[in-house]
Parts: sequence; C-alpha cells; structure tokens
Amino acid sequence: MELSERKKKILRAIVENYIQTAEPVGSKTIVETSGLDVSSATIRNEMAELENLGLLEQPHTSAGRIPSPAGYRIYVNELMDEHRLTMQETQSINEALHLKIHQMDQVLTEAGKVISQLTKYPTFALTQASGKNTISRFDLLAVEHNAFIVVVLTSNQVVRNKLLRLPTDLSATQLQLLNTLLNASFTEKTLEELTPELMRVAAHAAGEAYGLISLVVSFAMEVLKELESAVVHTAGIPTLLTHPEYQSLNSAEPLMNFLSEWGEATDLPTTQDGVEILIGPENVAKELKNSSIVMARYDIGDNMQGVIGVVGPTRMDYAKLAARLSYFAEGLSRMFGKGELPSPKDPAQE
Amino acid sequence: MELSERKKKILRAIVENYIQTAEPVGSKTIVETSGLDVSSATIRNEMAELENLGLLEQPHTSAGRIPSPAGYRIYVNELMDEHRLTMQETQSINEALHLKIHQMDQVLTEAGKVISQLTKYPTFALTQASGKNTISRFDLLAVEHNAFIVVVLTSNQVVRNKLLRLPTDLSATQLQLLNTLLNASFTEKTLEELTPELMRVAAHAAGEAYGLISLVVSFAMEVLKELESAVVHTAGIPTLLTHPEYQSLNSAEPLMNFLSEWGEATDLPTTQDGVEILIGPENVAKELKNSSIVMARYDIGDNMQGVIGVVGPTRMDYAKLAARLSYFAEGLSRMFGKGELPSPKDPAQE
DNA sequence: TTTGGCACTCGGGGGCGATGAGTGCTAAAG
DNA sequence: CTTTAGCACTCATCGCCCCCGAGTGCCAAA
Repeated sequence: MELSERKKKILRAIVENYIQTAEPVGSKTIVETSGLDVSSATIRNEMAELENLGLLEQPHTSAGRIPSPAGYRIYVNELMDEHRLTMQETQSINEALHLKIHQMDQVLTEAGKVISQLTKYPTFALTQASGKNTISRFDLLAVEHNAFIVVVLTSNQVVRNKLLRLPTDLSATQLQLLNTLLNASFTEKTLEELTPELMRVAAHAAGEAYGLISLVVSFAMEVLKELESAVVHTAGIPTLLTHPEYQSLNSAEPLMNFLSEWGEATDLPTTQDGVEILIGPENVAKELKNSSIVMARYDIGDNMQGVIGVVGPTRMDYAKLAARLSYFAEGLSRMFGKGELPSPKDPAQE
Repeated sequence: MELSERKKKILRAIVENYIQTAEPVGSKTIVETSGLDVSSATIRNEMAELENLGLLEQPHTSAGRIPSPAGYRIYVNELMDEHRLTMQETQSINEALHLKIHQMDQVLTEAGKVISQLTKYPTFALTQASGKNTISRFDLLAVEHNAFIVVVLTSNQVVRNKLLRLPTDLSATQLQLLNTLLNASFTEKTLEELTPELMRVAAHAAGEAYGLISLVVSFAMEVLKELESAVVHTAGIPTLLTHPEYQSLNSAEPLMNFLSEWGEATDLPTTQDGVEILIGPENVAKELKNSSIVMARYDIGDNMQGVIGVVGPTRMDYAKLAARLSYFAEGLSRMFGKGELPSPKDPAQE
C-alpha cells in the first residue's frame, strides 16, 4: 500500500511539527507549515484516513494528531531528509575525537558525555569483540620472590596485567619455565579451546607449576571473556528529565533505572551498515517500549565492533541524531580501525 | 547553650518522625510518640521555643514543624542512637565484599550498586593516593620490531601497562639499554620530582633514546597523576526519584545532573576517623545545599584512602546509613589494607 | 508551669463554568 | 468525485470559589 503524495506531505508535516513542539498537531497548523494549497477541511479528511491506516493517533477527541510508532517508521524509512551537520557540530565532535586520550574505554566514556551534551539525550556505548580472540603472548615479570606480574597481549592488541602473589617462593628458573610453558601451550587459543587444554597440559607439567598455570590461565580467560562481554557505558541519564514526555515521574523513573542498571547489552549490535533506529514497541526491553533508540555502529581493528547511541522519546529528531551519531561512529572507526595498532591500550576497560 | 531534657526528647521525636514520614510533625503526634506525659499545648510551647532557637522550621503557618539543618546537626551530634545492623544487612554487605573480583575499581563500582540498592540512595565512591607515590619498576617487552609494551609497577603495588608503537625499528639491545636507563633514573621519583629530572637525563642519553624516554616517562607520569586524581564513581542516581522531596523535577534535576557529572571530588576526604555527615547547607557545592551526605572513609595499603557515601534529602536515617557505610568501609580497609599486597590489580582504573 | 479551650490560618482538594483548540459532518461549489 | 466553508460538538485546561481539617498561638484557669 503506497501513500499518496499528499498524504506523505501531511504525515511528514505532522512528524516534524510534533518533533519540535511535543504537542498534538492540528489541521490548521499543517495548512500553514506543509506548503499544501488546500483548506484545513481537506487536511482533516486526509488525517482521518491516515489515522485509519494506523499512522496517526489522537490523544483525545478534541486534540490534534500525533504520529504512531508506525507513522514514525514510515517517516524514518521514506520521508526523512538527510540532516547536514553544522560547522559547529562537526567541530565539537572532532574535538571530542581528538582528545588526548587513546584508551578506548576513556574515549567511549568521553564520547558518551559529549554526545549527551550535544543532543540532550542519554547515551549508551559498548564495545564487543568477536569470540575469535586469543592470547598471543604471555610475559611474567618477577617482583619479589613470592610475587610476579602477568602481562598478556591479545590477538587484537589489547594488553592486560595482573599482580599475582603466591604463598610459596619461586625461583627465577621456575618462572622462566612457566613462561615458556605458557607461551608454548596457551597462546593462539580461543576461549572455548582453553578449558579442556588446560587440564591436559596441567597434568603433564605437574608439581608446583600446576597451581600457577591454572592461576595464570584463568586470568587469561578472564581477559578474553571481558573482551567478548558487551558492557554498556551510559552517560547523561538525567537529561531525560528535560524532555516533556519524562516530566511525569511514572514515565521517567523506570526508564532511568533501566538505563543506569543496563549492565549487559541485550540488543544485537545492529545489522545494518550504518545507523539503526528502533522506534517505541520495536524495542525488546519493555522499559523502552515507549521510547526510541538511535544508534550507530563502529568497527575497530580486526574483530571488534561497538555501538554508540542515544535513548529518548519516540518524538526525536531522527535525522539529526542519525547524522551526528554516524559521523561520530565513522570517526571512531577511522581513529582506531585499519587493523593497525595506533595506541589502543585498554579497549573496554573498567 | 544546653537544651533541657524535654526539649531534647521533643526534637528527637520530631526528627525521627519526620525521617519516616517526610511530613511536618504536629504537637499531637509528638505526645503520642515521644513518651512524654504532657499535653499537646505544652509541646506547642516548647516547639515555639525550639523554633526560636533555629532548630525547627514551619513550612507554613498551619502545618507541623520540620527539623532545620541545625536541628539535624544536634540530632546527629547528640541525640542519635547507634544503629545496629540486622543480620540480613551484614550478610548482604559481606556478600558484596566477597565478590570474586579483586580489582579495586570493580569492587568500588559493585559496592556502589549494592549500597545503593540497600539504602535506596545514590552512592558515590572515590579512591585517592597521596602524592608520595613513585614508580618502583619499569619493564619493557618487545612485541614486534617497532612496538613494545611498557609495564610499570608503582610503590603502592599498582601495575599499569601500555602498548607503544614507534615509527622506527628498535633492536633488542636498544630496548635493553632503555630499560636499564629507565630503572636507574626514573624510579623512586614522585610526580613533582619527575619533570626537571627528565630534561637532564634525556640530554645525557640523547640520540634515538630521547623520544622513547620521554614517551615512557610521560606514560609513567600519567599513571602517577591518575593515582592521585580522585575520580568519583556514582551509582543509583535514579533512586533519588523514589523519595518525596525529589518528586518535583525542579528539585531533582539539578542534583541528578550534578551527581552524574561529578567528575573530580570537590570535597576533602573527611578528616574524622570514621563517618562524616554533611547536612544541607554544610555542603560546599550549591547543588547539595538542600541535601545531605553521609560518607565513610577507608584506607588501603600504604598511602591510599577512599571515601564511599550516599547522597539524599536532609531527612535521612543518619544512624542507619552511618552504620552501614562504616561497616562497609571497614570491610574494604580489611580487605585491601594491611600494607600487604593481596591482589589489587587496578585501583581506581577507568 | 501546665492545661483545656477556642479562634484563626492556610494549604489541599473538589466542584463548576468559561475558554478555545480541534474535530467530524453536511451541504454546496468546483 | 473532490474540495471547501460552515457549524455543532467534544473535551482538556484553567481559574475560581468554597469547604475542610490539621495545626497553631494565645488566653485564662488550675
């Protein structure tokens, strides 16, 4: 079913008006803003039809219309113009990208804050590595006679360390042996490949080394697990309160709680190439059923991706947000991508 | 000026009633709850006097009284009973402390969440090292011919690393040389001692090594700076909305914004031995003038301290909160303290 | 000094009518 | 068949008024 040109113009006018004012749009307003040269009565007839099609809603009988989620969806898919970033927007995003920090997680945290300030919406960001990562190298550094530092380098160039303390003393040769053993047997193994392997080798090189190996390897597994886990970083949650749809505490509180406790990403990192928009009921989490998400994906290095996005009322300036987020995401990809290793110390720390 | 015994009882009854109900307390209620065997008229006279002393306030003429900040202060200082933790409370705190994570920052984040859930107030936590820390050891691990990992160990047993990539190649001997040089000249130096030193030594061992040294040393300085900086971690900000005093958005929004953007600690880490309570206007930040803070201090290792606390309305159950927080703080101190090194990998990461 | 009594204050809530934006429908015009 | 002007109707919002009741301050008596 294809909408007539005029219906499209009307729907678009309603959406864009409503995005700005947050108030139901009446037929008269549309005559003024849509550019159509017809009377308000005609508009009213069209609006009634659009409502029958499920694209508009009426909060109550004597009010104007607001777009339904389906209406927004059509707007986003077919009617929306591309938004051009202003010089100022590009500039502040560029500044955020060129902060003197090079650790992924810090960039993400900062990025979230900046986007939140820019858009006045809460942001979320997460980085996730595919399960193909391995430890490419172990190093053991003796600290005292009964403590040493493990440093592991992963296949996607992340370095992690841990200080291990032992109940017993350890000679330099023992440490050396352990080091060789680790590098020989536990490198280039994905997380799944590690567990059974562990048992076998540990049996071979038994004795004192047993406990140590399992200690180090379990640390390595932690690191790999952490790389794969998609921890959500949020920022700017209180900005929600500045928008009229969250003025009532009943609507704001559950969503804010959800956001602030949003530990693991429940949603898949967007399948599309660039930006993904989820409108109201399209969201899986029930706390988001009345809200929308705009998110953009970025790719870093070999097998790490991430998403950065904003959460807000269904009435959002999708065009503008999509433009900003994808610009930002592209910046992140350029900055950390290329498979090269610029200086990503600690992707997805914390 | 010392209050009469009866005035104390009345003040206490008012505070404790108001803490529970969040509504102004009338003379009749006090007769019922205070245990005093006098009429409401007598209470009214006493209340009028307490109001003159600035310990009570009247929201409007025909309402009961509520405690003023000064009234709370007297309550906290003189009238408050020690709160005993219930078995359940101790248990959930203990559980939080014995989580299988041993990195300070993760413990802090988790701790914040747990306390926030327990108390229904937003929490904040921060760790800060005194400026006396130094790098006690450098290690350089070659990765490829033009990249290596720096691992530094600080005097308070924190390990940090960074992957450095170079435009030029580097031989193993050069790296070895660099390593020796670093350990000889840049260990056991506090942050302030580092800058001038840098220049001199860099001049000595000039040539190729110059750029490298400054690269590594500036990383070391970052690490030391980070140890000293008191980054505030917050959790449970939306819990504010569950309390009647923050039902109006005008009151909630500024405070929530303040909390979520609370980057650096503005307040000093509490001078007292255990718990510190800041009531309303006693706070320096203007966003906190209408709210209170209860915080407890913990000590870790040699020269690191931290604070964990909650923010809420002036009407808070100070006794209960103080008990919970100090129990928690003691737990943290026991767990990470003793100058020993249990396994604190990354204090105050992120 | 305490107490009962009493007039007074004032915020909150419910009821009520005016207002006005916006609609749906109808009948006439294009 | 489509568009338009006109009109009756709906209904949320706002201001207004009034009542209610909790709580006070004060006074006079115990």
